Amino acid sequence: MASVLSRRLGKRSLLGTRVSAPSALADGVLVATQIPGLQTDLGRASAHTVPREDGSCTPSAEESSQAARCPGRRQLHAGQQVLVTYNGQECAGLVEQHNPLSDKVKVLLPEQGLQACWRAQDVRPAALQPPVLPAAGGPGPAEVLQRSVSSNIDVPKRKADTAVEMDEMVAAMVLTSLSCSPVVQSPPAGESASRAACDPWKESGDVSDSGSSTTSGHWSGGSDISTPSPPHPAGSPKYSSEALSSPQVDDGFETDSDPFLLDEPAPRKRKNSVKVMYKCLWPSCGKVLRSIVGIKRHVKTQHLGDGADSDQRKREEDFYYTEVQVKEEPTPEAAAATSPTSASAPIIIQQALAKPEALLVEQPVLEPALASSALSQSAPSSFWHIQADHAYQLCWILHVSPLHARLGTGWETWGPTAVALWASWASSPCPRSYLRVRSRSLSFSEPQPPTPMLKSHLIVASPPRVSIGTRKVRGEAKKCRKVYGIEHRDQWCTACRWKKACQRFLD
DNA sequence: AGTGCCGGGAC
DNA sequence: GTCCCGGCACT
Repeated sequence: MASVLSRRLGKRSLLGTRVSAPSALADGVLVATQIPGLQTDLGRASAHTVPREDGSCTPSAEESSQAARCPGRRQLHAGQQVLVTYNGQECAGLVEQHNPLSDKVKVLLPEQGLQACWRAQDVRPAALQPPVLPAAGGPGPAEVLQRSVSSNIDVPKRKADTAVEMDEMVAAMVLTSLSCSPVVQSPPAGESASRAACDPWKESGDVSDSGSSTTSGHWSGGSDISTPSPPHPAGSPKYSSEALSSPQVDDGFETDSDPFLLDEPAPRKRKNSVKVMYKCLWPSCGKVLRSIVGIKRHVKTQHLGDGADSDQRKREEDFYYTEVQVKEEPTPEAAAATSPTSASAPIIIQQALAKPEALLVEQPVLEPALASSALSQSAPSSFWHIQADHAYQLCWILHVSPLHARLGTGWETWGPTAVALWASWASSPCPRSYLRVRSRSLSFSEPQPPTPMLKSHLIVASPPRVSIGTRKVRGEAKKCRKVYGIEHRDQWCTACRWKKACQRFLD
């Protein structure tokens, strides 16, 4: 009950009033009191408090020094309002009598309902601020009240405010840039404008990077380079999928409402060691640039030919580069992420995009000619994390692989022309249903196994089935079970009875 | 869910 | 060797 009461009192704690505490608890915390009865004077006095760096307030130097310097020189007259320290608290009172000889002041404390004598130096005129500053002299009763509180509650400065604004801005920019993404390209008329709005951000190359560190890149769109894909000690696949499964969840400021998220570890931040670069996918080019504008320009000027401005061109230009995450130092998790068992089937394109692990393709596979690119040479220990950032790119990857498996040829047998052909074929937007179908057929089920190189590099959705080649294809012919039915099981052939391959109705 | 049948165990 | 069945792949 008492606690409730105190809580209520605490809640009611008067803004603008000064509170004080017994010296045992005070710890020098509290100070000047604003007493309702003396509001006029004290209000003025407290208005002179000077805010300090730490948020507290102290009386202005002149007042306190005045009170501290000559406390005993004053002549107090009867009826004067004064402040005294009584029982460790500062109380307002009325001077009843001041004896200059003994330097004693008889003060009436209306609030306490008592009357007592104080030394004149302990009595301060109410109009003046109590001597709160730590006087150089001996310890006085007023020294208990050393630090002051401001007349309003001291709220710690929200540094996050700016962060919030930045996050919102970045989020807005990401959304804007998504709207510029080639997948959802706007008509050419509006495109140039939106492009102009996006590119400066993209140009920096780091903008989406840094901005996503707090938004954790839940944008499932193509241009997202901030998916929490970098190998995470806590198991990145889980994290990324989890992050994707709740795209609306922002681990920023609304997590309070979700108790489940309170137990989440600290916001996942992109590791600094992962760099996002843009790599030209043009056969036997493989130029890597840091900015998206640069890579677009490169593709346009070097491969597609300059001047062309058609919609098709733009789409192609988008197709021929991809974002590449270059990891500076490989971690064991990184290696683990490339193991087939860690990959799960990309059922829909969003999953595939948000789980780039499922589509991990090492550089030489996509373009063998790039194996000798400058970057891969300069960073032998790094791995390329190619993210199919456009639907048709993903489509390209998904489509080429089964075809390749069907042909039973290695990638290395594909000439650049063939690759380019397929690339240009696939540059047309790829329906999701297609992806769905194709992603199922990604496993290499042909009797002639693909080349070891391909097998080892193309990490596809489902782990390769070992027994697939050995199992007999189910025949179309009728079997005993179908012919006779389960009720005439005795008429089945022995094999059928034994759940073996039917020997009566052979294919 | 139904079907075909492989792999393997029990006898 | 015969019989049976769990379990997987496929429809």
